[in-house]
Amino acid sequence: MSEHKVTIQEIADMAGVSKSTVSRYLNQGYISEEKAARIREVIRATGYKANFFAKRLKMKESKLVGVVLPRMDSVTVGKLLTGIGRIFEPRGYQGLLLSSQLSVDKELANIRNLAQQGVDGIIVDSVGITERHVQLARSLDVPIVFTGQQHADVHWLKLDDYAAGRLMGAYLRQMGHAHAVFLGVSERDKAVGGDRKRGFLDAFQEGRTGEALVDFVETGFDFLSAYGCGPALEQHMAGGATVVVCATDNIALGVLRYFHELRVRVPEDVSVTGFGGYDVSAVVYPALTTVQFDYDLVGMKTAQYLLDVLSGTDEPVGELPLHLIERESVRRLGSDEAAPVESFHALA
Amino acid sequence: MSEHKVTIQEIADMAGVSKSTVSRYLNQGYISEEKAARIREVIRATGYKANFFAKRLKMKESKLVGVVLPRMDSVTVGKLLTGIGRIFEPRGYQGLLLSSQLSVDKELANIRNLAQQGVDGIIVDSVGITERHVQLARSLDVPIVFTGQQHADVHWLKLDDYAAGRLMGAYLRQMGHAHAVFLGVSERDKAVGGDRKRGFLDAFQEGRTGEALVDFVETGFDFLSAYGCGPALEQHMAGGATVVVCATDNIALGVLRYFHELRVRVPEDVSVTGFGGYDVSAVVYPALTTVQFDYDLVGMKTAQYLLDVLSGTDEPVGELPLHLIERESVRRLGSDEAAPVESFHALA
DNA sequence: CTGTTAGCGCCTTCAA
DNA sequence: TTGAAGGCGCTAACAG
Repeated sequence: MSEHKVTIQEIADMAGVSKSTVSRYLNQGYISEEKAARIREVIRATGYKANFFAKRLKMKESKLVGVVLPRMDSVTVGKLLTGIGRIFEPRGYQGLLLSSQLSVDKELANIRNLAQQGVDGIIVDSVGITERHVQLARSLDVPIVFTGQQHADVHWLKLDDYAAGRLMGAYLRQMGHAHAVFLGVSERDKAVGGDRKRGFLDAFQEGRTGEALVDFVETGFDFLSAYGCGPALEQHMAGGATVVVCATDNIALGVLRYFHELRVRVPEDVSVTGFGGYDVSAVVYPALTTVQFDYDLVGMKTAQYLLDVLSGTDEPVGELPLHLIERESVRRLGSDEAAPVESFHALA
Repeated sequence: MSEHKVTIQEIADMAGVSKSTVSRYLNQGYISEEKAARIREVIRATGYKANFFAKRLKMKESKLVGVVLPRMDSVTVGKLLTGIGRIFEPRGYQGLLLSSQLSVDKELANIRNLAQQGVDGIIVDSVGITERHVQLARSLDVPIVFTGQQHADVHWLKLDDYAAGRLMGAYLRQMGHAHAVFLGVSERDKAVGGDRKRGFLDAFQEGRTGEALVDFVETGFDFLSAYGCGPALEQHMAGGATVVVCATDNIALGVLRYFHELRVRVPEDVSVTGFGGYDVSAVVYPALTTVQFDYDLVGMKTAQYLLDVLSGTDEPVGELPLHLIERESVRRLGSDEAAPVESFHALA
């Protein structure tokens, strides 16, 4: 059971060489084929593995990267992690994961914690980058790449929420909608609450002869919260709104449920859209028209970015693609044969 | 930027004491308040943090636990992780996560890898515990706790899939159903494909005067695969099946979509059930009747179990609760006033 | 209570 | 090519 942890000294003795020779065998080279063979054999027999901590104490790099997440149980986080792993795993990096539970303080503490552990770099899927983040990043000597949110004074990489909003705004305008209600989240979430909404607003209003109306309703990220906004939504529909633009697919799902219970038909009576492109959004009915985010790719790009700053090649990364997925939840308005929908599959 | 990594020796010098004194200050105690104050001040000023690797090299425990997951992007895995973190975090443990991508070989490699990193223990959410797992666990000196699957020769802790199946079987029997089609997954997944089905079968057949029929259809775990089974399902419905018992909520969602497209009404024309109790299952329509699993709790219990074997108090853990959640997707059959549904909220 | 002395297991000059 | 020696930063006896 408790196999004595074999050390480099022991295998050196067994092979009749010095530990430096074994070390050389393990790392660079520079040894005779004869001794190499002996060492190889002993190592195989004993199942020797270099002590991780001793090694890291000597070497500068730990091959450990920290990943701090806003929460663990979210579809987007899962995809992000998959992408990150896809890059790190083949390069021998291991991930130390910490959850911030949606708390800025915890996020900061986690970063500090990770830095102390001696990780080579940190990826932070942030809930919001504050001045304290900037300070901390500056004071730490371990490189940090942020995603989810952005800030001029740190390394960051995220998909363009403003562009996503624009994509949806332009699409709905072309579908003949002129009065929308935007069911969004708090502006404190700069990316989802701010950029996404603003992008929608700008593109939805853009280039109209008449004026467009956009009402706002604020909700949380969960189904229940969105569902609870139902009555407010009805008010705005009575006021003439023809589409509910939800800040996330999850929010849209809550809205869909509310409408279903009230026998409000989607998209016949009102259109509904989301953002995110979760798998489940394609299987509900009506299937959700949404802007799809490739979180897997975001994870890969972010991880690659961190690797780049680690190796000094700190060059800007490319854009992240955004796709509008037309499904069943939006109705085309207006009797005239509206112009064909332009290609929304290009980046806005 | 590159703040020179300050060592314990340096702060010892600055405080005018020996490094052992500083070490003592950091760990046990045994120092005068005077020196303690001086050290405290120096540490605060320098922002000194003990080198993680040097410390771990000396100490026997690494305060690192490995977690190997079948995949990253799954709701259940997310919840499990949340639960695991809830136990480990307050105790100062950090989690090293690795994904097996549904591969047994990768799972084995990950365990080996983690053991080599010097983690104190490993949690494996397994895709299937083979003899090779048992061998490996035996040969490694780091304790391993498995979940998701079970095996007599290793530490394991999982929810009772057989009992969950029974819960559903008994419920549907009481609801007057006598002919079901079980839409399950491969038997190679002992827990979901085997136990869950067998439990259902046993309880569904149990204590009947007449005979019950259960047809089988095999699918994958994803929406699309389940959706693709639609035609087969129709066959069995034509043959008299009144309920489709899906092995997971996700599978049920795919089925619901299929039926919706074909204008088959649920539960009027056919009942549908799931297993899992995912959040989204409550918001779709009809809301899914399902057996709810508390993966968060599973994570907590598993983590606690690992901690227990780590500290030698290797005692058996309690049962994990299972709840049947009655929602909208099952119709009561039979004209007679069936006996009231017994309490399914107790453990089967 | 405190400083001195040994290593933990590994890598890396430095001579040989 | 190889071995000896030194040290990474820290903790844990051991004497004072």
